[in-house]
Amino acid sequence: MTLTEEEGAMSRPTIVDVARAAGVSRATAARVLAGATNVDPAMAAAVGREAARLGYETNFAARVLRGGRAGAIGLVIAFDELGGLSGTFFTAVMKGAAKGLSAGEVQPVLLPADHEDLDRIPRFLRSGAIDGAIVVLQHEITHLVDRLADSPVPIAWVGRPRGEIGPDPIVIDSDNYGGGVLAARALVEHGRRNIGIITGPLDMEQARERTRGWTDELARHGIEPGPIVHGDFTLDSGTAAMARLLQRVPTLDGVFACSDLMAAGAMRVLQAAGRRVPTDVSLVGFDDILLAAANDPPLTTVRQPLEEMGRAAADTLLGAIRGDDVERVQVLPTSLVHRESL
Amino acid sequence: MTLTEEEGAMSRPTIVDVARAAGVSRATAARVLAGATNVDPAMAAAVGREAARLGYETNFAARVLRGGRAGAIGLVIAFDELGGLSGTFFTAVMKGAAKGLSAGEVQPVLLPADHEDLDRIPRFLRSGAIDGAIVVLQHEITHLVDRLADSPVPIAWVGRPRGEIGPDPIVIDSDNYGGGVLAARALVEHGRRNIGIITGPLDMEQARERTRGWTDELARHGIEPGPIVHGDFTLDSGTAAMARLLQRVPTLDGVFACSDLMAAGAMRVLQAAGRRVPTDVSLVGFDDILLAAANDPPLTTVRQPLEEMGRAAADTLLGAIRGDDVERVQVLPTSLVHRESL
DNA sequence: CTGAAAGCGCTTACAG
DNA sequence: CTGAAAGCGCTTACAG
Repeated sequence: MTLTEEEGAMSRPTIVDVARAAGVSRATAARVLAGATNVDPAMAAAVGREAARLGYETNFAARVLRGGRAGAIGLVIAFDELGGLSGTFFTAVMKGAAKGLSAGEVQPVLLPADHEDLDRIPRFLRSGAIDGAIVVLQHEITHLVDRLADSPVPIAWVGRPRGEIGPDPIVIDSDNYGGGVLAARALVEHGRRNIGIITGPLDMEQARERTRGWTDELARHGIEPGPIVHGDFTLDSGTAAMARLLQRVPTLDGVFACSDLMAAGAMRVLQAAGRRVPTDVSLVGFDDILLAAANDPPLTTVRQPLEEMGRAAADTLLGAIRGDDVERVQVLPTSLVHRESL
Repeated sequence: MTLTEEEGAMSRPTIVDVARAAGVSRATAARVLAGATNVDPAMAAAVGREAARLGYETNFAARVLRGGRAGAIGLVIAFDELGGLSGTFFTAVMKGAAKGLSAGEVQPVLLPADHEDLDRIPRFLRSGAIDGAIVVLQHEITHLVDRLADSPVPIAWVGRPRGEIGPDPIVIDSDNYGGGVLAARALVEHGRRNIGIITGPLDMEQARERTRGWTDELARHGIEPGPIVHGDFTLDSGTAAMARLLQRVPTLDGVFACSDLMAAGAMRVLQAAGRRVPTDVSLVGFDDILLAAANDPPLTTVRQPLEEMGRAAADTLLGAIRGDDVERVQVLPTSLVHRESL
């Protein structure tokens, strides 16, 4: 037996089948199914009964074609994110977003963005299969930003993209500048003076803002900012960056790593070099992903409310689609989580 | 400006717009766009040019309603999987599947399965938004299996589900029995005699098969199987299970944990109890996820070819949808990866 | 080789 | 309150 035959055998009932079984017109059946109240109760009951009996389910394509909602929202995710241990930043955001969408009776649909076919995601957004999308800015995905600028479907950005993203975008961000300030202040108040920073790629607004907050706060304390090295937020890049930092400033006594993954990588290098954390060198991370608490020693870090950010992105996007008057730009607060690396 | 107005302004061109611009009929435009060759070259060129100029994209809903393919395949994933560090088993399968789907010009669409709304996924499969689904069996998802049995859309299972899943299902599995044999043999040949097993939940075929292979192989060597304790494949459950095992058999010198995560949890308990791995106790895991190599000491483990399994699921599903004659049940080999925990 | 027409399943404006 | 009808955008069997 081929699959095609199987599918044919299971062909789905339409609203016409329901209407016929209930002895009413197609229009009446549609009204009942749409929840209209101005329908004869007996008819309504019959329609409800027959729909349940037949296992009727509204045809997705027909509803969308008619001009309705697809009832699905895309969540764009870097394909590479799928392969490694580093999925935790994205997954926290994802979790919040999925909760918000589920609460709104909307199916969350994750869309892995492929390096090799940059046009697949924009094409999918144009196809009408989803009502909108949430894009979590990650380094691997920056090249997608421009291509999504003229999306026919509304997009909620988590993190503030650089460059053109159309008029009046929905942006959910955290206070990166304030986070940089918190990290610098914590290190300074701990008596650290030879402080370096491992920041992210220059083409990401998050990295620039964190660095700016850190530099400004150091200046306020009359401290010369130490060397700045760059990673790409991954653990391996933190390892490499820490090695460079140590080479340039052997007397280093404090490091601000702009992601927990980079902080974890940095810590390995410090330990391998015989520096004790936090006795010899204090280390502050950023994000507060699960790894931060699981690390040994547990990481002091600047917390971004990732799950809340995902939730806010979902709620704001759904509101905008409904036509509600929503707060299109939201900056959620960051905070310092004290653990043992400082 | 409200969002609705924005959307209206960007309304998409239809095939009628393309046909009119190219000065041909709708039918001819459709033929060109579908890649038909028996069309006047001048007309074909005009259609191609105008479609590109207008940024035409086939309307998803209309194509599906007409009876065509949605061009998307769902990948069902346990919602909880999104939150933690344990995403690696699923993500490896996912990665392979996404590659296979992309190669087949199909959009992979991840569907998080929610505990609280068990009907959302089946409903989505019934809606016609996707052409098929890949379901990776995980403990948190077992309750979904029955509800997906009468899916109108073909499903490829990764892992063999227990219970009813319709006639002639597509099942991509690994040789769990053989993997259990490999683990037992490795421990025995290393001179271990007081061997315990931390297996998975009894309602999962994988756990039963691994245990069966392990028991049979021990019997072949004339060794009485040690105590069997159960976890649910997570790290925390491995911790708890190891504590119980140690309590029951203080002289334990070997452990087979049926997932790398449980092995990692078990190792922590062993080390906390002052047992050195592998000097005092040998430990063999299962899966060969990234964590296995990253663990300290690196984990000797039974490898499942997770990415290949995902790829096979995608290729087989797409073949079945196309109507090809495919190998509907595939069991991929497991192998022992020697590292340092044995 | 090309075009006019039917129909996929749904919802809603319109007529009664 | 209810039903007949139009139309969303597409593809393909049919007629020329």
